[in-house]
Amino acid sequence: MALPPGMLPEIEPVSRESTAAVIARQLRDAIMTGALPPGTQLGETELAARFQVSRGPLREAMQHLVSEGLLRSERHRGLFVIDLEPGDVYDIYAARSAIERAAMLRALRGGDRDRIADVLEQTVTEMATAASEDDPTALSTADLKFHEALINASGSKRLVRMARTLLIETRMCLTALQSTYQRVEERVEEHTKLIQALRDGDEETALTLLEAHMEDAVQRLAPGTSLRDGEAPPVPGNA
Amino acid sequence: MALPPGMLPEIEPVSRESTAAVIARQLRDAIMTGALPPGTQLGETELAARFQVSRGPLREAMQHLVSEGLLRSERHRGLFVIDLEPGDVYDIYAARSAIERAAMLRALRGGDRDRIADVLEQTVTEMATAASEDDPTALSTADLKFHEALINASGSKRLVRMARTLLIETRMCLTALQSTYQRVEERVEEHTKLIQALRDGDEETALTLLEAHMEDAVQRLAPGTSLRDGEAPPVPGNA
DNA sequence: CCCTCTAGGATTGTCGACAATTTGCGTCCC
DNA sequence: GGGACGCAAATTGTCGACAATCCTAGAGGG
Repeated sequence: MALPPGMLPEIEPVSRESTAAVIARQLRDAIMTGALPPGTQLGETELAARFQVSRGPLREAMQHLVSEGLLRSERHRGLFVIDLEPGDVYDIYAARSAIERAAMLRALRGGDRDRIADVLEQTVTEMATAASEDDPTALSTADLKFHEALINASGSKRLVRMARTLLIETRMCLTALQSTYQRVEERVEEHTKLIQALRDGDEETALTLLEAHMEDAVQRLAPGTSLRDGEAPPVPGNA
Repeated sequence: MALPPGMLPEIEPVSRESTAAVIARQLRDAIMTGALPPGTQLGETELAARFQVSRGPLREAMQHLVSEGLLRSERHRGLFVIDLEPGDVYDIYAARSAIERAAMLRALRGGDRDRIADVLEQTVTEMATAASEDDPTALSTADLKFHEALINASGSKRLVRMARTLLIETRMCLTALQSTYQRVEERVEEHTKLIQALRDGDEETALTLLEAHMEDAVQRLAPGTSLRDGEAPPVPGNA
């Protein structure tokens, strides 16, 4: 009250994150980037030593990742990084398609289209920079940032929550399969067109482009599969 | 190998669930049914005593529920049951709409439409029974079972995972607002028509009906709100 | 030679106690 | 009387140790 608004704009509690949350985030990043390859067993004792914490908080972080679906727990056996089967690629992109479609709809109808488009354009700029520097990792990062921003822009707590895991899994797909995507210009172009459709408020175009974007990715990562079919044909893989 | 198939059909490890999972499920039910009203503070010590377990497993269960979004944790303050604001009702149904739309699409294109329709019809039968007995709780339970079955039928691990929390939150809405829904026959009828469209493979009708189903619910639970708009107008509520 | 049973090691699951932090209330000063 | 400071109780966060369970390797018997 004594402080005039605008001052000290971003002070926060010195430790705003719980220890478990910090650990979870670090593990998430490690899984995402492939530092912890799929199938790796994570020993509690070993990790606790590496993080210099007790097994209590570490276990909580693990449980968190398990419930997010990034780790699978076998009772009295251990925790393992999930390994993505071809069927999972299909499943991930089908789910992403659903989430991002909803996010796009809310962005389109939210009224702040231009502001959202500006934010998204910023990530496309990052993509273009990464592309010009021939840095595929940065390109993928910026790509995911675009989609993350789109979902954040929807203003839906639940879409954001559900998308978090999906985007990490997407990153896992990209790193695992080392997708030599399409031409980088094309990749940037797709996102640019998406923004334009959003700015114009052209729902049909925006949704169609988004769907095509997902369809492209699936066909590239899991050849022979299509989101337009109901099931993933090649392997049993999915439940 | 020594056992002929078909014998001992459903033996499982004596304790197939971890204690944390058991506790989590019990708390979930309690939250869902309103036994733990929104805003309630959950003391770890107290609950540990009630469940006759140490605080370790109990904390894990809590963390699980926090990551699911059913509990909110304030550091060094405690754990509280989330309270749903009007904006959340909108958010929940918007998210459900996205998930169930995707599930319906996969059910429609999966090839097993008739088998899925049969399963769904079973839940509608339960609804009809509950309706005839004038048991609104059982009716809501059967209603949610319908939607859960639909999502399970999609065969998507991720849709199932994401929907779990949404359905619980839906239940919270229904119990909190004690929605005196529409006429029960109408409520059953809506689901029946949905099944028929699925059976016929009529995508457009099925999706339209589903969307209308959600729209109805939102307008009933949060009057003045519509999924067709991008944002929830009445209160700030949502981020 | 193969199968079975047993002992060992290792890992997870659980517990009780200690430390850190927040909140509420009582007190003191102005 | 009003406000700020400080103390104390209660709650969460963290830790180390013990117990239960599972995989593996090896010996013994068929």
